[in-house]
Amino acid sequence: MAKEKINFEDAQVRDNYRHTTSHIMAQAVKKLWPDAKLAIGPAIDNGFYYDFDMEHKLTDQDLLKIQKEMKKIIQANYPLERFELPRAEAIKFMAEKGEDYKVELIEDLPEDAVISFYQQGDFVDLCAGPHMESTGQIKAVKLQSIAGAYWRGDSNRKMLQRVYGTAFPSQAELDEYIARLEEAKKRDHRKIGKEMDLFALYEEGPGFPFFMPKGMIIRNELENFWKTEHAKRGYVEIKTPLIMNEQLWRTSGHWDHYKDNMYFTQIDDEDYAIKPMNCPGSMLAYKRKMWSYREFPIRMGELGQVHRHELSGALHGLMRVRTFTQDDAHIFMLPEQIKDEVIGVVKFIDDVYNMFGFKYHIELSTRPEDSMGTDEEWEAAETALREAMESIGKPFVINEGDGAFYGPKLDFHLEDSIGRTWQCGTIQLDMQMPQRFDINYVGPDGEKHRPVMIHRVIFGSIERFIGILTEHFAGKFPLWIAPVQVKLLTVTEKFTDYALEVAKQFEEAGLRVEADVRNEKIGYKLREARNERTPYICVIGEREVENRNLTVRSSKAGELGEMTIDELQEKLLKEIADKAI
RNA sequence: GCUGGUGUGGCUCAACGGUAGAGCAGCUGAUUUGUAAUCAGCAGGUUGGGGGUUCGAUUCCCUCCACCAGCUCCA
Repeated sequence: MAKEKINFEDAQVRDNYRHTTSHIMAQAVKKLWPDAKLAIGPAIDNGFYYDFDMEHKLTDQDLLKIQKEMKKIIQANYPLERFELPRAEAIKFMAEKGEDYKVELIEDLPEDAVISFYQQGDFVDLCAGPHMESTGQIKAVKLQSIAGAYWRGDSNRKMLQRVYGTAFPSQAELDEYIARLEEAKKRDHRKIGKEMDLFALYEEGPGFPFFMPKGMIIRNELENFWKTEHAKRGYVEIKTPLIMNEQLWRTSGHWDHYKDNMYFTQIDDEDYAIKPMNCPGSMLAYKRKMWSYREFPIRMGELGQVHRHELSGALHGLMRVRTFTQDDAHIFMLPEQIKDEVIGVVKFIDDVYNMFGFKYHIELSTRPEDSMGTDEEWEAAETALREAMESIGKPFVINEGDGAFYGPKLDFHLEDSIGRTWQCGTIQLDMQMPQRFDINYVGPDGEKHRPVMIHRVIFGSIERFIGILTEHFAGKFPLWIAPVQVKLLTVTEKFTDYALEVAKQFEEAGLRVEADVRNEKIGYKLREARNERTPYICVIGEREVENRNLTVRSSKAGELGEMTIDELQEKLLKEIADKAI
C-alpha cells in the first residue's frame, strides 16, 4: 500500500509522528538499559520527550547511542499495534513488567476508562494513541538534551531523567529546524544585552540586575511612554515605599500565603518586609480618604519596584529576576463596572503589544490550592473575567489552579527567541484585599459599600519586557527606544568639524547621536557601528562636506544614499514620533 | 530548591600534575584612509571562593558560590 505523504502542517499528524518517535526512543532505551522504568513520553510543541527512572545516569554520549539504537528500530519497520485490556489485567500486565509508574497511571484512570496499549516489536507501552502505522515512517530524528524532571511535576516526588528530542519527515526539515534554533540563540537577550552594554548581572547580586546607561535609555523611554498612555486613559500615578511593617503583610495575607518568596528586615526590633507586590501600599493610599461612587472607577498606577525570593535555579537573565519594576495599577470600581474596566485593560494591553508587533496568547488562571476567600467569591470573579473576554470575542485558554492567592487572573504570554513563553501582562480580579483592608465607598444610598478591585500590569515587569523586546527585535530596537539612534562616521580626521556640527544639530533636535571621529578606517568604524546595531549610520567624507549632506544607511532598509541634514533629521523625528517598528 | 553540566585576563577561547597562552577590546606610536577588522609596541590573569591530596594543582578530591539546560515556581 502506497503511504500518503505525511502532512506535517497538521498539528495532530505532527503530534502522532513525534509521539511515535518517543515510543521508539523508549524502546531503544529499554534495549540499552533494561532496568529503565517508563514514566510518560508525550509529543510537545517542537518535539517530544520521555521520562525514565533508571540507575544509569545518561550522558550526551548516551544520546548518540540511543539514536543509533532507534535507527535499528526504524529500519526494522515494526507495525504499531493497538490492543485493549480490562483494568485489572492492565495493572497486572504492567506490574509484571515492573512498570510501577504505568501501574500508578492506570490506577488513576477513571473506572470506565478504556485502557489501551501500543506494541511495536517486543516493546509495549500504555498509551491512548493514536500513532503512526509503523516505525519505518519516522525519517529524521535528533535527541537534543537530558534534564531532570519530577514525576508528575511534583517537587516532592522522585526526579526522573527526561530525554528531549525532535523528529521531522525529512533530514532537510530537521536540519532547517536545528539551524533556526541556532539562529534564535543569537537573539538571546543575555548575549545581546552584554554586546550592546545594556545591563549586567554579577555574582555579587544574583537575580538583581544592573542597568547600564544604554539600557537605562530603553527603560526610561518605556516608562515615559507608559506614563503618557496612562494619563490619557484616566490613570493617576502614585509611589509607595519598598519597606513596610509586618502588620501590613499580615493584613494583606502575604504573611500567610507568600512568606517563602519575601525578604525581611528589622527596624528598631520590629519586623518589616520588603514588598513583593504593590497592592498593600495601594490599599493604604486608597484608604487615606472617603470615596464616593461618583468618583469611580479610580485608576491608580504605580511603577513599583518589588523584590521576590525566587529559587536560584529559576533565575534567567532579565526574564526571571529577584527584583523588578511592575508597571502596576489598581482599579477600584463598582461591581457593575467590572466588565467595562476589564475590557478596557484588555484593549490597552492589546494596543501596546500590537505596537511592538508581538504575538501573544491569553490564559484565564483559576483558583489555586493555597488561596483566600469563598467558593462563591471565586466563582463570581472567574465568571466576570470570562464574560469580559467572551464579550470582546478574544480567544483564551483556561489555566486551572494558577490564579493568585487572592483572585483569578487573565495572563498575557509573550514568546522569547526560542519559543519559550513568558507571562507579561496580567489582569487580576481581587475580592479579598478590599475586605481585608476594609475599604469602602459611599453609594447613592448614602451607605458604605465594598468596592471591587483589579490589579493589572501591561509590560508585566519592565525588566522582563526589555528582555522580550531585545529578543523580538534581535537588538535592532525601534528608533524611539534605540539607545543610539544615529551615528556619524568620518572618513578621515579632516571632516571632524563638520561631523561635530551635524551632531550638535541632531542633538539639539532631540536625537540620540554619536560621532565617531577616531582616526580609524571607515570600514572599521562601519563594522563597529553595525555590530552595535545602530539604526542609522552616516558616512561623512569629502563629498558630504562639499555638498553639506550625509550618506545614510539604515539597519532595516540598507543604503539610502545621500540626504541633506534636515531631510534625515525630519525622517528620524517622524519615525520616532510614529513609534515605527 | 531539585537533576545534570559549566566556571581560565573586560569579551571569546587554548593549555595542562611541573608552575598560564592567543585573538578581540584597552593603552601608546605610526598611518589620513570611502562602506563589515591598517600596522607595530605595551599593559592586563595567584585559572569563581575555601579546604584537602601531592615535592609540586589551574589540572585530582571535598565543599561553598555563580552561571547554563530542564523540572518546580512565576511578572
